[in-house]
Amino acid sequence: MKTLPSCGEKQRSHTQADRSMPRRPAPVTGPERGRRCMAAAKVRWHREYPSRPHSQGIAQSIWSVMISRTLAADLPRHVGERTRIAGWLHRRRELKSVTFLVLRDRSGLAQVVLTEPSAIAATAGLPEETVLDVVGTVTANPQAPGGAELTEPTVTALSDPAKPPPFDLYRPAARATLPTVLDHASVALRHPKLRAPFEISAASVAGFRATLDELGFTEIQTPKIVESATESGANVFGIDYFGRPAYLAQSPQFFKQAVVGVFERVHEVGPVFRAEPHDTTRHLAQYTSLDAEFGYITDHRDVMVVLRDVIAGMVASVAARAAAAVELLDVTLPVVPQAIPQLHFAEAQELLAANSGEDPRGEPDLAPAHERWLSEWAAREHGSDFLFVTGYPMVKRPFYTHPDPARPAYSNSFDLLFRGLELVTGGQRLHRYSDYLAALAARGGNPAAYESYLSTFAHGMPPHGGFAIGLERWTARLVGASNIRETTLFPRDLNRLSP
RNA sequence: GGCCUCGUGGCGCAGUUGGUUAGCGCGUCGCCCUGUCACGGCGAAGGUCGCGGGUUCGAGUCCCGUCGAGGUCGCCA
Repeated sequence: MKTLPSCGEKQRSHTQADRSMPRRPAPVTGPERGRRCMAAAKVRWHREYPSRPHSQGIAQSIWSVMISRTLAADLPRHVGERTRIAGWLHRRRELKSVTFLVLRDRSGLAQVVLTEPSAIAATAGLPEETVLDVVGTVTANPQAPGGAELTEPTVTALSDPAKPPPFDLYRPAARATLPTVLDHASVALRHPKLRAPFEISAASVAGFRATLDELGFTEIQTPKIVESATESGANVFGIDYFGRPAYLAQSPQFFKQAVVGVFERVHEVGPVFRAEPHDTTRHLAQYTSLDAEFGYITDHRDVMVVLRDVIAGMVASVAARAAAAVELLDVTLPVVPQAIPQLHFAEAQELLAANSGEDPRGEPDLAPAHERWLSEWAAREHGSDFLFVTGYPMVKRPFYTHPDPARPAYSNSFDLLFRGLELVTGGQRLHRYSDYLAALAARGGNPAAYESYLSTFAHGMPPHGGFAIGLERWTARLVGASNIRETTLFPRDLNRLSP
């Protein structure tokens, strides 16, 4: 750590007057100079701040002060005003007689101009990523990025001088490999381009919720610690639950079905856990599942209609709420067709056999390469980034899957492919108690193990179905990320448990 | 888990058929530059090449093991 030149002795206590706004441009001398030096050096005045006595009987919480600051993006609307901004020192550019500080806050970047020699000296030692509070005059200037900048500033450090980040955060592109980014996630993700996918992710979730709320769905939260494995049974994380064996939930499937009997229509955004040893660019041990389940459907096609609207709502929300991130990443948002093209599983295999040079007929599932081919086919033939593949063979689907009444070897289920990747699985579920008993018997399952789940159906359930969207996969396909870890803040996978 | 590839200063890379003091860019530090905006210029520090073992007169450079990483396939969201 570096101490600023000429700093040291001139420190003083801080009063409300120091923080009052607006502040007149003040010559940076004497106590003021000392205060800046102190802030830039080892004294952490801000830690005293919450307990500072309020002058004039005005109760001013730290929150009201911090939140009252102007965001970088709003600076052009405050031209001529004395204004406070706060953020990370994104970049410092020192020229002979003028120094530019570029501050980064959650809204964007703002330029601060220092011309006073003493002010320049006072900030000279501030490393990038140091958190600063700047009060200055918003000045319109065509030379300034965004058309406005802060002049005659008073700069105060809110953090200790920051340790240099593992790579340059201010460059247009983040020049770091994925492992480096992941190892230093909390700092690395500050890079605007590394942060942007998560803004898109958040907007997607907002769109998911908004669309389903509009359709009368109730948002639910279900346990992530469960007594028995949900799906295939294997690949679950076992935990010690007060001395009893338990598992991390692989899916909210059983619970969301159960409460269809309560609310008719439910959705949930939550984590799911898969202990599958799949070390790929599209698998995580924990990911976020966007689930929906609802009753009184005719069959899986009703589910597909709702899913189509949900996807469209997510895209619209991204466009509306994450426009800056979309632009920064140069994302091409997909057009969601009113009717997403669909292929039956058997048709898909015929199509592949006839055109792709491979013959997957007879296989119970589609390989990733087949999914990519089919996605390209949908884009080519139908101009769609999306493709429904319906009617997957029952043998490859979980026991609660509803068969196609006309072709019982096939199911009333579907996958939604998005830009070559399996994004959603959904379908109609069994809803009759007797069908569950039969399905379990046919698969050699033990009804006793599913007693509480099955009892729901014994008490009367409507025909129902639902789907689950993999959030990180969705975002990855949207932003063109080649690895799902690029759209996961702190990924958990076969090898990574930290940070 | 199978297969392929990689592991060189904080970051991103180069290191020819194994051979004297391991290079480059960025960053860092110092000096210089009236307005930059991936600013620019000059200089300096910082690595013994993931780890262990082996081959060799000599290994970052070949072999074995090990740990870590990336890709790919199976499978999945």
